[in-house]
Amino acid sequence: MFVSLREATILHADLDAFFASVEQRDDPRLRSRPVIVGGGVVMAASYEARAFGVRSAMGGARARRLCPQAIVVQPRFSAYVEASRAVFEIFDETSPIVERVSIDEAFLDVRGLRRVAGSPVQIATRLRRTVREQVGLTLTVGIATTKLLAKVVSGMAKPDGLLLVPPERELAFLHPLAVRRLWGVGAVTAGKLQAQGIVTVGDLARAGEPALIALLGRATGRYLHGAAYNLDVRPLRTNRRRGSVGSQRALGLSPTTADQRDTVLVALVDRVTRRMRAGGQAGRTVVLRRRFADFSRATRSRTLPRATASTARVLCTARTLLAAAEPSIERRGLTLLGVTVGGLERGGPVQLELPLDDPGGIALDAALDAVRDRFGPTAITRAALLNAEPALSAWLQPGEAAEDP
DNA sequence: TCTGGGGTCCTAGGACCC
DNA sequence: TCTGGGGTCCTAGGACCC
Repeated sequence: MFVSLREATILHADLDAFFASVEQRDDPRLRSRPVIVGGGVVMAASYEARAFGVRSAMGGARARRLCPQAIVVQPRFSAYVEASRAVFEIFDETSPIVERVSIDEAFLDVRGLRRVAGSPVQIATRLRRTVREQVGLTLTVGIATTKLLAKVVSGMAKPDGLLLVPPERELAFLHPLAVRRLWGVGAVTAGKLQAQGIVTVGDLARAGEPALIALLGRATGRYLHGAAYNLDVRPLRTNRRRGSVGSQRALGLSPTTADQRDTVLVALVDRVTRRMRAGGQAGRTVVLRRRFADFSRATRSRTLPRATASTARVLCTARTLLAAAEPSIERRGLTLLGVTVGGLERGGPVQLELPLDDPGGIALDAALDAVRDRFGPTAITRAALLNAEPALSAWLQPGEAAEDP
């Protein structure tokens, strides 16, 4: 008897039309009607609206032309975050191996759970039912041997579907599909491939790796060649942490004054550094994003000598970058401003090294400044530090010693 | 068709060090 | 005095995802 070593145990779980579904769940008047979330740009469209050709990321004006009877609602992010949290709780109860992909989708590996929880299809069936009953949302699940294929499969099974592709039928399933179905193939890559006569995944498989590398670059070429044969050995990444925190704001087409731009910049930096401090994170690279009237984009960045979450320090850097960008703003017209802080570090324990001989406590004050930079102005006081460890170095937990400001 | 806001990863050149 | 290779970090841009 032949036993396949490969077993389809990777689930890709994806909430259907997530933002729009939450709106329909919370407002009975929206049910079974075309719903568009977001006015300027479609952030999500219910399946009733999609039937008219409305898609996410589409301009609002075009969407309303396609579907004039659609109900347009403003996004309620706190409701989406709450719904997402509830669904991920169910994911975590379903399998110990969960990779969060975004607010509304995740991979679950159910390998080894057969005896306690049943087959992958049984597990997925239960998962879909639990999410529907407890959170009131429909979930689509694709099951395959790899993340890559599970994601493609869930895309084919939407909405409210469940589909498993067994190992022996993978390539038969994959090869007739359009390359655009593969995760990582966008409009640009699809265009380059089509120019070479590569339209389906099967075409991709026949093209050969060297040709794909020459066309698309080393990483994408290798990845797509492997993808065409469902060679995807990437394990699920649990406990992913963010590498950057950013905020941006569209300014509209009318020109802005330097004062107005500075006001926006202050608000952006404040939001970003607040979120960093709330997450106990500090970052080193400050990125200023701009978008211009012709929709082109540019970034300017500066890497600091050490990580910070200080509003004042990030703002100072951001202002320097913005000042340097003034000529391009004059020339091209600014329509969006953004600030991102990257190079994020965990806000774990901080080691302070202090010299034994520190007249006037100069080195000590510098060390305290560094801690406040990372964790906020109330993270530590001089008295608390000296109480904790009067010797050469001290280990400090952020927020632990924040009694007196 | 005239485009929001949040991210990730890859590429490529230059500076700098050994 | 001229020459080499390898590695890391920084910056800017681009493609892609939801």
